[in-house]
This record gives sequence, structure tokens and C-alpha cells, in this order.
Amino acid sequence: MLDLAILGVLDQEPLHGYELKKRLRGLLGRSSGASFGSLYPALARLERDGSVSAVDAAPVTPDIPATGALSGEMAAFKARLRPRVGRRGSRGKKVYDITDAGRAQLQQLLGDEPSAGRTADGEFRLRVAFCRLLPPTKRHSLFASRRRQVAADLSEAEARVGTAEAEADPYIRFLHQHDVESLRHELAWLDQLIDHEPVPESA
Amino acid sequence: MLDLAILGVLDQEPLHGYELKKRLRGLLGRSSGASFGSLYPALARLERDGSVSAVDAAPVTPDIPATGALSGEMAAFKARLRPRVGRRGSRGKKVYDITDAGRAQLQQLLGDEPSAGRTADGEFRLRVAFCRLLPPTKRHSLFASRRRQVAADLSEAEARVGTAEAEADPYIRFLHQHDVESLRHELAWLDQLIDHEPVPESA
DNA sequence: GTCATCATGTAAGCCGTTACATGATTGC
DNA sequence: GCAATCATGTAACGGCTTACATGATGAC
Repeated sequence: MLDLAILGVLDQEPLHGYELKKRLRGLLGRSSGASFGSLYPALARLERDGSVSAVDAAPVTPDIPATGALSGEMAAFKARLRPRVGRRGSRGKKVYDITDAGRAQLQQLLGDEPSAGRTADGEFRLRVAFCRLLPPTKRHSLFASRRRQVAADLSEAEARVGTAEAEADPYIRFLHQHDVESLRHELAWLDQLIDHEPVPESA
Repeated sequence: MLDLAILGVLDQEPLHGYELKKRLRGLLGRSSGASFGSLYPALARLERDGSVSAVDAAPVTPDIPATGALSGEMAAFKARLRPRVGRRGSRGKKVYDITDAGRAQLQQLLGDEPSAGRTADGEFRLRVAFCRLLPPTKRHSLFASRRRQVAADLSEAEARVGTAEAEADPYIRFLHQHDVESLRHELAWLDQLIDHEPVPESA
């Protein structure tokens, strides 16, 4: 799943690991911010497999041709001149870019049916995030399948409200109530997503 | 975390593993339904540690004294007589009950501060579910700390809406929009929880 | 009698977190 | 110069899932 996330993000824009991690946090959405301990090994592996290629970010400033021995000081000088541009000195950073093989792998990861049952929460997020890469049919079936799952979960959750233990304990009741509301909200959101799609005639 | 869940559930009622798993599914809420592969070893460990005690559910029917060699058939016979009482034949089931040591451990697990950062989603659920076991002060600080976290997450999520990538891709936009709404909803829910509490004068 | 469900367990292996180790850059 | 942040990695360890193995019970 990390592979999917990495390839999907790099497909938009080449990035180095540290920056990638920040993007991933936004995508995987709180809770699961892939840690360095998993991210870097994953990048290394993807590089070995040829799915991404790493280039050591330019050790000299790109704008000005190297002036011999001064280039190092020049970089520092320039950095001091424009402190808030966001572009920090780039020595030592490894910028990763997706390769054709990587794009193929990404397509394959996205295409693989989520094996029927219970697609992990985070995985669905990812698939939605990279929806643009999917053909409309797959997109639709992704949403539909998720909708079924959420609807089923909602039924279960509704059944739990009004149970003996829910009646007895106000905190449990709060919990179940929140579950129901969240699921209803997610269902409505999914319907929005589905309605937004240009419906494919053949499902 | 599994320990916490198991002890908390058993604190309400002795159960065998299979039934326990079902309860756990309701508590941990979709996604994470502890599997047998983790549940049974956990129960075994808790038993070794003396936190729970297991009794093999009565191998002979309790109502009728064992009639020698016939007891086995008797159980089957009785089960056939009342098929829908819910009490199924109980041969081989191990019913686990929490011990005093277990209750102490449960209190300790609940009492341990969630170490500041990012209490996993599921852990918060559990702590809420077992709130009744907490003194009001701890309860309040649990809610307050969670509220801070969610509020922070909400800020981040709001910041992501209207970003370049969000503008470019409708699916990303949907995702971020949903994040914001969900977090707002959770915040409102937390406020309900907090308001519901008899406010302790000294925080 | 056979199939689904109930019920309990073991073993292998993935996946990821935590902790550790290192070093450049920048702000003060 | 010093601390904070940026940046990249390694190693150990842990927990959970998956798959496997087994058997009783109940419905049809």
C-alpha cells in the first residue's frame, strides 16, 4: 500500500523523501503518516526494482554557471538573499522520479480488484486520490463497491444502537450514535461522488 | 491495545473467545476486527499472567446430573429440544472471566496517559467505551486532549482545501472536503460528550 | 450426510513503528 | 557556536494478518 501511495504521488511530481512524507500525510490522512523507517526502505526497494529513479539534487545552483571554487559559497549566498522562497539549499537530497516501469506498476496496483472484502480504510482513500488514473468503469465500480460496504456497516451500526449494553452505558451509546452518523455522512458523500461521475452506460 | 479491549469487555461479562471477537468488532468498530490469530494468543497470554481465568464450559448439562455413559448424548438431545434459546451446546468452549489482577491491569491500562501524541483512532474508541471505569477528571482530560488533537487535524485539513493539487483534481477535492466535514462532525460530537459531563471544578 | 457455522488453536511472515546514528543547513 | 529543522538512512522488535489444522454442532 505504501508503494501505491509513493508511486501515485511521484506520478504528479518528482520529490525527495522528506517532502514525500509530508505529502503522504495529507493523502493518507491523519493517523497513518508513513514513518521514515518504512518510507526510505520502500523508496530503496522501488529504486532497485526500477520503478523510480533517484537523482542527487544539483549540488551547485542551477541559475548561475559554476564559477570554479566559489560555487559552494555562492549557493550559501544566494540562499541568504532569498530566505523565504521555500527553495532551500539542496545538497545531499535525493530526488525520486517515477519511471515508465513505475507507471505501469502503479496502473497495475490501481487495477487490482480490492479482493472483494473489506478494503482497508486508508487504501480506499488512496484509490480515490488517484482516481484520475482509472478508467470510468473501474472508478464507478470502486465507488459502488465501497458504497455497499459502508451501507452494510451502517446496518450493523444501527443494529447496535438500542442494544442492552448501549442502553446501560451512556458512553457506549455516544459511540454507537457517532458511528451511525459518521457512516450516514460517508454514504451521502459517496453518493455525491457517484452522482458527480458521468455514468457509464454499461456497468 | 488488544489487552485493553479484552479486559474491558470481560469486565462486563465472562465470554468465550468466539463471542468475544464479535463484541470486539462492535467496539473497535469496523476495519479492525481483531482476528483469531491475535485474539487467542492474547487470551492465552492474559491467562498465563493471571489477568483472566478460563473455565471449560460445563461439558455435561447443568440441569440434569450426569447419567454415566449417556451424558454426551444427553447434551445433544437437550440441545435439539430447545434449538432457539440462544444457548448452544457448550462442549469445548472456554469461557474467560476477568480476575482481580486483571481488573487492576485494566485500570492501569486505562490510567496510563496516552503519551501526549496521536492516540491511535481505535485506542480512543476503546477509552471512551470504558469511560465508566474512569474517574471524572481523567475522563475530562481524555476528551479535552482528543479535542485538541482533532481541532489541530481540522486546521490542517482546512488548509489543504483550496491547495493547488486540490484545485486541479476533483477527486482530491472531494477527499479533502470530506475530511473537513468529518472532523467538524467529530469535533461537534466531542463537544456533546464534554457538555454531557458533570464539569469537575478543578481541571 | 453434508454443508455452514461455531469454536479453538498454531506458525509464518509481512509491515511498520521505534529507536538509533549521522550529518547538512539555517536562524539566532 | 548552538539549537532546531531538514534530510537520509539502519536495526531491532512487535503485533497482527493469513493460512493452516482440527473438530463439534445444527440445519436441511
